[in-house]
Amino acid sequence: MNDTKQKLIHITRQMIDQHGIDGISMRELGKEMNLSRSAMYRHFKNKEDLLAAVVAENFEMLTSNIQEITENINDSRKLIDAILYAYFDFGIKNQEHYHLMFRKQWDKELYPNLHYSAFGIFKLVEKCLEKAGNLRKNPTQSTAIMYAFIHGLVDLNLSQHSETEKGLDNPVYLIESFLDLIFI
Amino acid sequence: MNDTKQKLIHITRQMIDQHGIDGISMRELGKEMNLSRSAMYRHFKNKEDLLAAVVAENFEMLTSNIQEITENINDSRKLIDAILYAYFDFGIKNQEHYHLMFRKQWDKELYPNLHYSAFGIFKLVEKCLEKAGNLRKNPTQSTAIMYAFIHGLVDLNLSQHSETEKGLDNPVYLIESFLDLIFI
DNA sequence: CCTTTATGTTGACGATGTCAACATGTTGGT
DNA sequence: ACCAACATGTTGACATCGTCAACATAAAGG
Repeated sequence: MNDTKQKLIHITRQMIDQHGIDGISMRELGKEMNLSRSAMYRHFKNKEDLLAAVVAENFEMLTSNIQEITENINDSRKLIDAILYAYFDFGIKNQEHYHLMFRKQWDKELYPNLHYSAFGIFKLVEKCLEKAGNLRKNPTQSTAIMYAFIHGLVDLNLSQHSETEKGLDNPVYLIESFLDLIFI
Repeated sequence: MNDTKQKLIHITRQMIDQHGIDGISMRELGKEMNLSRSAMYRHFKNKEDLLAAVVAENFEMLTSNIQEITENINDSRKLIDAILYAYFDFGIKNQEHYHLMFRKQWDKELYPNLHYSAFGIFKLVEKCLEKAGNLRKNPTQSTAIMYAFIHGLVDLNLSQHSETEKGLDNPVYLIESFLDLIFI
């Protein structure tokens, strides 16, 4: 029943955390589930399909993280600050999952929901910036720049291209600096 | 002799371009080279080692691209503009290679040269910003923010998380906006 | 009661990275 | 000229992997 499917997703999540994206195999997953080699194919079309389900969950988590912040902070600069940090934090704490979310090129036809989710996050942030009156660029542009910046920051930290000498390893400080540029 | 090694790198580069990172196999490479299954292991310890050699070349290419720009443009804003665009352009035109350069976590012990190269690019840009007197943040911070931004921009475009609605699909325009924020 | 559907298992296939054993050619020293 | 070391290549073999087909069984629903 649907129970196994959910458990399958859950165990996969754990395995990704423990062994990384490249460290998981369908067969190992089977063992972990006390199932045979290929029982999973009753619940998911293939490996990619299973991973997509995990990624979908991740996007939901990230979205609700940000949503929650949105509801609890009023000052627009503080709000954006909190969002950016939450985003960064999510990326660092779920690095393998973050890779899976953004590094794999998810087919838009096959997995439109993943793109909706990503777009939802973007829109959420944009809405926040629309309320802020003290931007140096219009909300859409500001959001786009911010999105590129924060994603880049996370990604460089995850790929260890963020040596101290580059000043990229102190995100709190750097996010602050960045906001100084975005806001008037 | 060293000739084969170089050719090996070259063919690998082509195969990556044509079939993507996940589309290359040592065995296929063997065929393409008119060699046996595992002749490559005389020249490279393993697959990762071979890929690292390709990545090293890529870093050199990117570095010399930027170096060249540095030498030919004086106005600091125009210079940075050109560098950012060249960087973006490189990423888009060599997307599979760009992934390989930044998405794979290259072990610092095993491949220190890759990290030196990446650091070199960073320093190159930082030097340019040091000469510019009209920054809103100090050169190191500006460089760090810029690095995150441009890497994020490239990466989002490559992973197709850059729909028109997000305003991320017009890099020339967005880079311009971004520079408006960086410079006074 | 019979038929569909859901869920599981095992056997099999082809692809892949890699190593060990073996062959051959090249080079440099005596 | 001879031999040893080394460079370079080949084939056989192995474990691992994703996936499918064939088969089993149990539940559900008419």
